[in-house]
Amino acid sequence: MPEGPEIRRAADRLVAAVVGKTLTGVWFAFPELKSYEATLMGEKVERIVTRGKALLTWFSNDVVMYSHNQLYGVWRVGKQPPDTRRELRVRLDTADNAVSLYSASDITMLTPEQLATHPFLQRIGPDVLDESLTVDEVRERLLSARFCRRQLGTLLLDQGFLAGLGNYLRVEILWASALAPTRRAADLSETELAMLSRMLLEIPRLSYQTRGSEDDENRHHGALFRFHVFHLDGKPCERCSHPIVKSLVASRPFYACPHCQQ
DNA sequence: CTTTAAACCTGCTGGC
DNA sequence: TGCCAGCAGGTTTAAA
Repeated sequence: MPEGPEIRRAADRLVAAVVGKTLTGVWFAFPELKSYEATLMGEKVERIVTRGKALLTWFSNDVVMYSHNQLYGVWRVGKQPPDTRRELRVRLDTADNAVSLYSASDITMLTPEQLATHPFLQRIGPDVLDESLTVDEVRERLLSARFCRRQLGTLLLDQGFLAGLGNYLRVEILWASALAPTRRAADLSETELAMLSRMLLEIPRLSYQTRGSEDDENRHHGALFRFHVFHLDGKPCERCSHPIVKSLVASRPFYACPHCQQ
C-alpha cells in the first residue's frame, strides 16, 4: 500500500540492509527472471534509489532491477522464514542479511540503455521527495499549458505531473489547500495557488519524515503527520466541523469537506 | 486534449 | 466455518 513516502522508506531499509554487500543468494519467482539468479550471484548491490513509486536496484555488473509495488507489493528485511500468506517474488541474500519482495507483479531487469528509455520512468514528472524540487518550480508546473486546465482531483494522481503522489496524498493535499477536486490551476487565485504549491511538497515530505501512513499511532494521535480527511468520512472537519464526505473522484475513493473545499 | 471506464494485479474484509 | 463479491494507498489502455 505504497505511495512515494512509503516506497522511499522501504528503500532506506533496503539500503541499510544490503547496499555495498556481496550477494550470497539470489532467487526470483518469475520464470523469465530465473537466468538472473546466476547472473547476479557474487555481485555487489551498488545502490538503491526510488523514482516516484518505482524502486531501482543497481548491481555491480550494471544490471538494474526495476520494481513497482502497485497496491500490494511489500519489501521485508531480514533472514526470516518466508511469509506463507504472500507470494515471494524476489529474495536477495548477503552473508549477514537478506531482503524479500512479496506480491509485486511488476519486476523487470534492465540494462542501462533500457533504463534510460523505460516507458514509465521516462514519462513521470519530478519526484515530490526530490529535495532539489522547489515550491516555485511546482507552481510553474501547475501553470504550464500542459497541466493548468486539468481538474486537480485527477491531476494529482497523474505521475506525469508529479511522481510519488497517490490517493491519500491527493486527498490530504486538497483538504490542506481548501480546494475542491474539480478546481483547475488556471482558475486559482494567487493565494490558492501558493498554498497548493506549498502543500504538494510539504505533505509528502512530512509523511516521509514521520512514517505517516504506516503508523497508526502517528496517524490518529496528533503527531507531526496524521490524516485529516482520509478514511475519516462522517467525522467533523477540523476547520469548520461539517462532516467529512466520501465520494469517488477519477474512479478512486475521495474524502473531503464539502463546506470548506469549494 | 481531457476525462472516464474497464482491465490487470494481489490480498484482505465483510456479508451471506 | 467457508466462499465470494467487492474493495484498495496503482497503472495502462481504450473509448467517450
